[in-house]
Amino acid sequence: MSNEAPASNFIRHIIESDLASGKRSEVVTRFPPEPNGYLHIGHVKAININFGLAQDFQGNCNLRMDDTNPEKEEDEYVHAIQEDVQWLGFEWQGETRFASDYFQQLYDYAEELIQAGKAFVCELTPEAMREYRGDFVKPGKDSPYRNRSVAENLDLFRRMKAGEFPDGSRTLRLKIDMGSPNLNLRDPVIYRIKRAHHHRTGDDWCIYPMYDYTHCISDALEGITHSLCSLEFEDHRPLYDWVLDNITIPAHPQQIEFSRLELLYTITSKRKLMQLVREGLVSGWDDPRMTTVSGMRRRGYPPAGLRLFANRVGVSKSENVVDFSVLEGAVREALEESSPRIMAVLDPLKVTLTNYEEGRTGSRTAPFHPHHPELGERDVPIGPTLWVERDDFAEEPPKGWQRLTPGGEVRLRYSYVIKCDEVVKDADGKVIELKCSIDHDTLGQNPVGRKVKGVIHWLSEAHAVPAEVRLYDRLFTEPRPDAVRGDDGEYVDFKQFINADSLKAVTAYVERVATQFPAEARYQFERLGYFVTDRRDHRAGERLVFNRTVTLKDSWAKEQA
RNA sequence: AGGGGAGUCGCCAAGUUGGUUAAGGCAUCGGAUUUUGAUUCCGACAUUCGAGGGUUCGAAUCCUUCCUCCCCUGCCA
Repeated sequence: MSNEAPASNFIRHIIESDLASGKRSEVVTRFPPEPNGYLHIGHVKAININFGLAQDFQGNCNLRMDDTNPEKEEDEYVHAIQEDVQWLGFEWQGETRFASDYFQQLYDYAEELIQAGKAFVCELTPEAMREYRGDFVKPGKDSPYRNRSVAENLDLFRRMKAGEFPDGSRTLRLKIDMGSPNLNLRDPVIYRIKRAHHHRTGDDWCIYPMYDYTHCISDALEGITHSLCSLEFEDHRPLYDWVLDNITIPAHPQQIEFSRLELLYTITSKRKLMQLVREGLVSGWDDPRMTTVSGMRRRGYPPAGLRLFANRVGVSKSENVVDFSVLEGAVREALEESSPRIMAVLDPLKVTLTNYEEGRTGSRTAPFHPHHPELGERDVPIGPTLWVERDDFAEEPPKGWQRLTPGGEVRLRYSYVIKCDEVVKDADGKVIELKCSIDHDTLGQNPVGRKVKGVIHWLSEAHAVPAEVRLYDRLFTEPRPDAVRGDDGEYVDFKQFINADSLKAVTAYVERVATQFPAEARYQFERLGYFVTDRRDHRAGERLVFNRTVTLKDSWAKEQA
């Protein structure tokens, strides 16, 4: 499973042929997030591609913070990103890199471009620059500052760096082609003046390089061979190549673009995730309903499940629209193998065993995993009073019902077959108790002469312990919450589609062993789903808090719907 | 003067130098096993590759016309 052969994809083909032809002798990739927010499921795909490819070709992958915009970047995000990547199971080569580590080199290359007459200091205002840029059908016009002398440009650029000019008053631009049909090539800005405190370089600089200029040079300085990014940078590739072709830098990584992941019923936009956090619509970046890495972690998604998912969605250049259930399926698959099981009752209904006999009625031990005896066993004690799931009883069962019903029999998982003899109701007609009798010949063996198909989970009232269980569901009710248009044709605010039932906390009963679980322990509650002890709120021996990661597949529920 | 991409089963995705029956995964539908209606196991699942024309003994793969969708006019990344 974990060693299934990597699927063929176009990037792998390029790498293989580069290696075969001798164009490259090794593979070095990088994952280059901007530390301006938390990583989400979309990044998981990119991480898996970059680190996965490096791994498969015995190469290396760097982790580089693309921190060239001090107004948005913070250390908090740097740390969160590092933690997330590690948690996902990947190891980057050497120390974490920062684009800001290259500020001096970037600056020196800029002077080199000026010396070569390939860059100039422009004094157009942002509005004027937009004007001069032209648009899709109209070519741009040369800036009036385009033909300054090398000496003047150099002097001006140095004075920009020295802080002699106000923010936004000047930029350094490349001299490429204002008539290019590719807007990115119309004399792009590569430096702007911005007096902002940088999370690493502090106030050392008041000019900061732009992405297009920084990224390709950073890649080259790190010896990246294949610079993988998403499709929207396809138009930027000519600029990526232009910069490297026009400075004296020996390396020239190849930029290759793949399509971004679009996951239905969620959002993969840092800006919008940030909005949910800031407006208090979720409890934080790691709210278990968030498809941030930290949110999914807290929800109980295992790293292996996320990696499986990323492998499953593949790599290509076509639109990549994946249903949320694919993520859940991958998570279930990883959990099925690895999670020990216990029983829990989320919505308890009391059962009194009318023929319970001390000394005669006995208990069994039960394995923690049906296919993994090495995970051990624990006692599943019985008593005269039990809790069963309210949903497992039906006074008037639908066709095909296999659970408890008046007069019907059912197997208590790892215990006896019982029969419901009497239904007790309160004044409102609500069922409050079931009186059942045990078939004492059915502990560890099938009843003779009849077949009992149904099996339900249960807990002995005297042995069960209470726990807070948080039942999570998907955060949005719409497949594409950020792509719904109203009558006026405008996009509707995605926050309108938040699922009001995405969190329900209940007090449930669990087996006593659960009191010893550490935080972040993943268990299956038999017949209910996978649950994890909450990273933040669970305290072994004190306070039990479980998050529902995902329910079990339920073909009965599907049939009923 | 517009440019750059993408269209293969419900979803993802191989295939790419034209050559037997168009991989695989997910989902779905049957059936078996099962003290989790879970898992597991078997079986089914594109005469067809966005559409039309053409080249060829032979095309998803070559030519051609057309259609649809996505991205690009930040001193964001």
